[in-house]
Amino acid sequence: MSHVTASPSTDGKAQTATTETITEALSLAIHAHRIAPGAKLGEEDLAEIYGVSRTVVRASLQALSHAQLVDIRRNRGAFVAQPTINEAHEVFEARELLEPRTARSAATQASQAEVSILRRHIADEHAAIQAGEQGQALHLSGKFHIEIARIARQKTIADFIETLIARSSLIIALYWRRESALCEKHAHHALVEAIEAGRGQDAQELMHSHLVDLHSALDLRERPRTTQSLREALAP
Amino acid sequence: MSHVTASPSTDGKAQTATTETITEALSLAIHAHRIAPGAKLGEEDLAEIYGVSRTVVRASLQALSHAQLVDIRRNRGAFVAQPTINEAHEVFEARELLEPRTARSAATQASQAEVSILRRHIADEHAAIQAGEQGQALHLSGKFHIEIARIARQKTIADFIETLIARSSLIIALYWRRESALCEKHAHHALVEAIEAGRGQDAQELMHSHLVDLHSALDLRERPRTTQSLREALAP
DNA sequence: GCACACAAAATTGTATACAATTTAAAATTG
DNA sequence: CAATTTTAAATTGTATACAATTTTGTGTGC
Repeated sequence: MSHVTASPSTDGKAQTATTETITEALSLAIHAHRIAPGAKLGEEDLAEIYGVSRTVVRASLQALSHAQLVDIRRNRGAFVAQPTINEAHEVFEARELLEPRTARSAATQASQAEVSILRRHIADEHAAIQAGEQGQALHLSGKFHIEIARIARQKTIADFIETLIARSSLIIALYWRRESALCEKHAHHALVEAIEAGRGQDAQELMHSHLVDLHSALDLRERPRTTQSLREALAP
Repeated sequence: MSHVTASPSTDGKAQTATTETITEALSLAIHAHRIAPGAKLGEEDLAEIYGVSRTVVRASLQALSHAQLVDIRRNRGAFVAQPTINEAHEVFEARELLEPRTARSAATQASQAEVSILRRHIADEHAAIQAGEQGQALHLSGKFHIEIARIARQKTIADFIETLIARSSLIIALYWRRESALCEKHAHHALVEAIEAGRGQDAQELMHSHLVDLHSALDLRERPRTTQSLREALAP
């Protein structure tokens, strides 16, 4: 009976909770590693937490399932997804294919206001790290990448990147090795510089090497050191 | 009161209709242009057609909504999506980014059995055209592209391509100009040859020019000559 | 006759009730 | 006491009932 503290009623959202609200709250909680991969998301629990019926909770879980953040097994329930090593490779390969091109496109289109938003993201991320909020920092790091995709004005591809980043969050939760420090600050800073100056080719290459760095900082050899619910860890 | 004849009960599927069944049936019907963009998908109608309650129909519609085949408007209902001209460009730009690379990858990995499957697809598509089944031919053409993505063994990217092709089907329904004949036979044939011979670079270039051909065969200047419900056609 | 206001019907959103299945616990047996 | 079967509890899947909203139809005033 793992109590899921996704977005407790203390947030005051219980009143206006709708499908989108819950989907967003759960997505955030997963992004920030407040809910671990493999954790069970019971419908009744969530319904009570958000003050709605199971009907609306199920809609949220289905949405998250489509984004591959949640794994729904028939008659068994919904669990936070646990990407395999193979899927982890695929996700980062896809990012290496999509994001560099997108960064180049963003460099040629970014307005000054948009560059400011990117800088704000970096500052927030840095502040979160200083405050020791590792999960929040990771979440902000993802939003930085999403913002670049949005600036590129290719909504279709930006949507793809958004789902890839969501899954990356799970992958990092499972496979990140603590040895290698998550020092994205320099990489992100250099990216913003290139984008602001309109140097598309530089932005493309910077993004690519940044992603390769991230990819190689994962430990994709052994099985995930998972925190999954005790029972499930021992059973099969 | 447009009667949606997605997959009438004469198919005998009414008994075992499940969420996935209905999603697949509707997807097929949309792919084959048996349901036009803008058509309303009433929950009660579908529930009766498939012999289930609205609950399961709603799950299907939500799934299709996530795939962007269906547009759900709150308190208004579900409609077959109508991609805008801008979205049409984006979809084909995304395909031009993803599929050539995937075709090259497929060329280096395709087994003989997989090549046979591709040839079968081409034959089926040709037969459908001969029989005058334009919709079915279009559907098979899409499956050809999906099969190549599958052969490349990049499930993540293959999933993206699958949704892009699904949306392409809607785009073609809306923006295809009848003047330009849909003669994909040669392009697909050349692609299979390159893949079978393991000529990755050729496959990549063939796929790219094939997609550029498709893209340029669309009439993306004027508004879609849509069959949408009359009211919606006149209102803003 | 046309526009507007109002009432009725139809449709979607949400909650609840019940059935089917899985999971946990208890009882039985060797 | 361990292993298996049986029974009970909990959880999910589906259908139905009711509330909220939109759409349609009708009537009234000008």
